[in-house]
Amino acid sequence: MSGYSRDSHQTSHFGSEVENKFAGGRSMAQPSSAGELDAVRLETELLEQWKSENAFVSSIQNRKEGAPFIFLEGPPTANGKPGIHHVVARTYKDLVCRWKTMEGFRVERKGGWDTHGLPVEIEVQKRLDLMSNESIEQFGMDAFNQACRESVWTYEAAWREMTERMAYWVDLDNPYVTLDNNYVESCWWALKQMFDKGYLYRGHKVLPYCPQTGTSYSSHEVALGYKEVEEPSVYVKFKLTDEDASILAWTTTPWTLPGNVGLAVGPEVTYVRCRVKEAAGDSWTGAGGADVGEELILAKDLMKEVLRHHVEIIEEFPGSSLVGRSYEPLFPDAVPRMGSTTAWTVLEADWVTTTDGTGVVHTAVMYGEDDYNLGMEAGLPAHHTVGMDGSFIEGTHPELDGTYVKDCDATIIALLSASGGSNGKGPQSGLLYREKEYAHDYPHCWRTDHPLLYYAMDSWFVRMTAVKERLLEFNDEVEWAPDWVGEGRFGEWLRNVKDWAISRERYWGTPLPVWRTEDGQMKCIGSISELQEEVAKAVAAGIENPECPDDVDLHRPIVDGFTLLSDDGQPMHREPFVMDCWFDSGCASFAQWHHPFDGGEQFDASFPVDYICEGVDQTRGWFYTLLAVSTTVFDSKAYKRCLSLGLILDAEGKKMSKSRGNIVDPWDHFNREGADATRWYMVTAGAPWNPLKFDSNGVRETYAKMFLTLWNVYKFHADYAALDGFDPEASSSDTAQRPELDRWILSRLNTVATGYHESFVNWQFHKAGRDLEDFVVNDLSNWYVRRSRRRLWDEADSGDKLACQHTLHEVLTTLCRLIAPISPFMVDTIHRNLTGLAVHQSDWPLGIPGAIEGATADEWDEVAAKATATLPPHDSALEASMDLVRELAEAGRRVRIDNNRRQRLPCSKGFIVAGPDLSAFHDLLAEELNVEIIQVENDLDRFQRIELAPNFRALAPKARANVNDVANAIKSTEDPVGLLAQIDAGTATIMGILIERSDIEVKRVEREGFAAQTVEVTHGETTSHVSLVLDMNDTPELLSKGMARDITRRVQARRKTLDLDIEATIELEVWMENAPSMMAADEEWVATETRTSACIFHEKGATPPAGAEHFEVDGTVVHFTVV
RNA sequence: GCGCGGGUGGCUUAGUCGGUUAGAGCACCCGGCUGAUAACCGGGAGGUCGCAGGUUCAAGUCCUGCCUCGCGCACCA
Repeated sequence: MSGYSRDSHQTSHFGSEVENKFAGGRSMAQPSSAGELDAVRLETELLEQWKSENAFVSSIQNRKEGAPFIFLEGPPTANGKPGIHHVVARTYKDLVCRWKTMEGFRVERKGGWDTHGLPVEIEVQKRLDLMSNESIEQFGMDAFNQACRESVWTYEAAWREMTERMAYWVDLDNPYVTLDNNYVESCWWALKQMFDKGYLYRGHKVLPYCPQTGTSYSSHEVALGYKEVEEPSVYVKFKLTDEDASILAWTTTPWTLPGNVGLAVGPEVTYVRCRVKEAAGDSWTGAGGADVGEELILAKDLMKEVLRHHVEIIEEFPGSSLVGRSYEPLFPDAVPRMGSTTAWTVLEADWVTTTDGTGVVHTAVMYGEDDYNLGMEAGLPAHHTVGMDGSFIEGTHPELDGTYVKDCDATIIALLSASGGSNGKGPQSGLLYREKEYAHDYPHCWRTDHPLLYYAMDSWFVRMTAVKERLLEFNDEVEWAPDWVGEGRFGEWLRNVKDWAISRERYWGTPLPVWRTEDGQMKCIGSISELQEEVAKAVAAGIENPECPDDVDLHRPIVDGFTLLSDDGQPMHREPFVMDCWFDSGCASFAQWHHPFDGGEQFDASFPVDYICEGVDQTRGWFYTLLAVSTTVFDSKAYKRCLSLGLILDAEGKKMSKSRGNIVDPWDHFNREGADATRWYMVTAGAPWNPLKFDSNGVRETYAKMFLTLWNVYKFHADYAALDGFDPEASSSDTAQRPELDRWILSRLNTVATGYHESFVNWQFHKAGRDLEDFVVNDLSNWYVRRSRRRLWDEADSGDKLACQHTLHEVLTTLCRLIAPISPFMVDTIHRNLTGLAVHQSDWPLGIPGAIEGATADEWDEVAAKATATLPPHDSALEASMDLVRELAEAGRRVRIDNNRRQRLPCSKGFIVAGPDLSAFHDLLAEELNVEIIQVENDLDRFQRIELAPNFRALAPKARANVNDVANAIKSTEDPVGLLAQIDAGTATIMGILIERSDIEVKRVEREGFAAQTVEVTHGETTSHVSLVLDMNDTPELLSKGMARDITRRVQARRKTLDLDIEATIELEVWMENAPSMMAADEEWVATETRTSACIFHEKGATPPAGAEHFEVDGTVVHFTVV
């Protein structure tokens, strides 16, 4: 075993390897040795190299003839720090793009930034302390928007660093930016398309409104902010004008009561009029009440819920008979009658139910959607009691005017409770019947956390309801991963689609390009040149306007300054809104190319896009707005495939959020285990769409298992390859002629690669990664390399060594290519050193369909792809045999443990009983099992007996309810051999049922009394049973050999603790008591294995020196010294 | 309230058409192996597969109800 000396060159670091890589006239493909792994350094140095090589760009150029695969980046906002959850999304984006590139596709990846909208404004408002619209306007819209423009880039550097460090390959030097004039112009164009098609309209609608941000929200934004809150709800008496009775109504928003102008009842609902019989009991809490004799009207079904008094029912009647009754306004001056005849009367509405409240719905026209619609229908006065700032308007009530509505609950309750009530016309007990804390989910502002007010306001809408069917059709065409997000969640959203409220009364955003005359004529501008024309027209008609150059800034306040001219000569002013920022990103598929003004070819070739990938929280966000815009503008879907990622949770399963402070900093892992391990962990931890509990230990584990193992396999190969001057191109080794072990690992590689690819196609990246990791750790490292070590120790060039080197070369390079999309660093280093070629320039081992003439990304032509695949031959029989061999090796260890025989003590014989021919592996097995010789035993019954087991699947239909009894009879038969004979003869009957061979399984197990283990082998449909029997008898030769191995092992350990160089020689002396006598050959063997120059085995009885090492084995004490 | 997806040893998870012994990894314990790595091998302990019913000869798997977690929708009076 002279191999050790060949291990001498272990200290070279990969760093030096990179430097001298192309020096020295070595073949490009001839590997140099690897060093110890420093993953972080490897990655950062590689980043430098990629940068200097322009690796990303050249990976695309390399595929310039390939079919396009179009990826669209969902633009992040760069005004917040990136967290680990961003790394997850970017990993999935990147891996698909890298994979497709390797498959021969041309995958352009334009970066993008979302730069408009509320998040930016809020950030700036906080920083500049401009928390109201007035203060912004005082500060100056111009300066404010300038601040927004700058603020957008606050964390751009952090994003860029993260993106580069994790190796997300995307073009950040030439991104689309939503604030760019070109981008805005494309958005304008899109809006004009909608306007021309009649989809864009101006409406007056009750919308959730945030007084702090001064803006209303679309439904997808509202959905972001639901929160459970407990608030006072009130039951209020509405005193009839012509009778001494009050109608009870309930509201959870007392601030809407001054705006009350009607009461709605269900025409079919049964109401009662009842009289209070006695005073309330002590259990009454809170404000409100009623005196004995007061009469109240409410839905009969809700009396128990609502009333706290004993009452007598005076009358029952349907809601319809209440309709038209009038009542006293609660706050007489708050709302002017404005000529309405129906104000403060009872109205009917079929949506009134008796599930909550009193069956009577308080109606404040301006503060509820149903209220508003009913008010418009019934002719109620539409008058605001609340201003845009969220406080009561002057003239509502002296105690309320100017106060923020949410702060008025107590005042309103007090006013109502006063004797006679807030209007002085109520009963002595006041107009409040009862108050009750009420817990419900209420929408809050997704940026400021303030409760939203439902508020009637002017707004612009896109008529999504008009294209609902098209949305659903297009959605059906999208390949969703997972499919239930598309069918379920997204489909449900689309089926309930509402018109999209796209205008915002804000400052920083894409301005709404609609100009309007006072009498309502409108013009929508779709481009800068159109704006210039219109401005020119207006100027020609004598309307003063600022300059409108080609590069006019399309933001506020510049565009507000233009006054246009209507067809009939009236001045038109711009509607003072900006767009919902989700509209901007929804335009990305075309606005990124400045379509239709520029980039026509790029757009035509890239719409709809092939692939998008974002978190599932984008279902109502970007996934929706992309489709909404493409449907209304192009009557098309926007994307063909959408991967919807699960939420990222912390290790405890809590959502990662800024407010919780549980965001994991990706750099913690980039700087410890590296980006490879971080990415691999994220992908293999679970299905992409499942919530991912991000566990730091998991990253560590991935590093230790997957990457360290891979590196060591590589190092093992590279070190010997360098030493031997192995050049895969200069030599060859016929695969078919290689030893079984080589053909086995190559076949396994084929199997694993094929499965890996299939998993990729099915979006099962996690399964792909897990299986591959298992291959690397178990098959490659723990079996192939372990079994092959000695093959490379041989200094002489041999066919066997060459076979091993070629095999390792093939396995490693293929592995690198498979791993590269998920974790691109280490494999690039390995691939470069083994082949001279960067891995991201190389081909996907399972074929390059994108390079096939006339290919498109739509047709996953697996047949054509396979024709371009480069995988080693598959041999399932060989894989099965090796499986068995490995199981037998493990069985051997079990046998030894069961029979108390140490592993190093050889056995003379091992018998293999039954099973397929394994003669090709006998040498290997003998070594693994530490037996002198393997023998095949053909007389099965010598070591095995049979057991019968029922086959339920076959037996159940015949035996029905008796199947268990029949099964037990088969299992517990005293004479399985006899029973089997009967079955084969067709005469076996149990409980009247004829038992056939197919009803049972015959198991062979080892006989008691032998040192044996039986393993079950399944090959296709058939299972067989193979036993391993070890001969436990000792001979002096065996004992000597075993002792030699034990001594060697101890000496080697000693060498290691002495930190001796691997090729250093030692002097060894050994003293043994009660020992078997050592054979000379074994003493010789010890000396060679331990590189001993002078080896002395002392006579029995000699006394070892005091400082000698000693150990005990099977009752023998051995002393030794190493010098 | 409605919809979607989960709930399997301490943790992370696999589990095909329902088939009788629920499989791995981490951590733990014992043993082995090792000039082979942060590794590896054998064994052990640890599971009423969320709960309760039902269908069935047979249920982690199918059905019903419930509990629970996450997400989404609707929450309006």
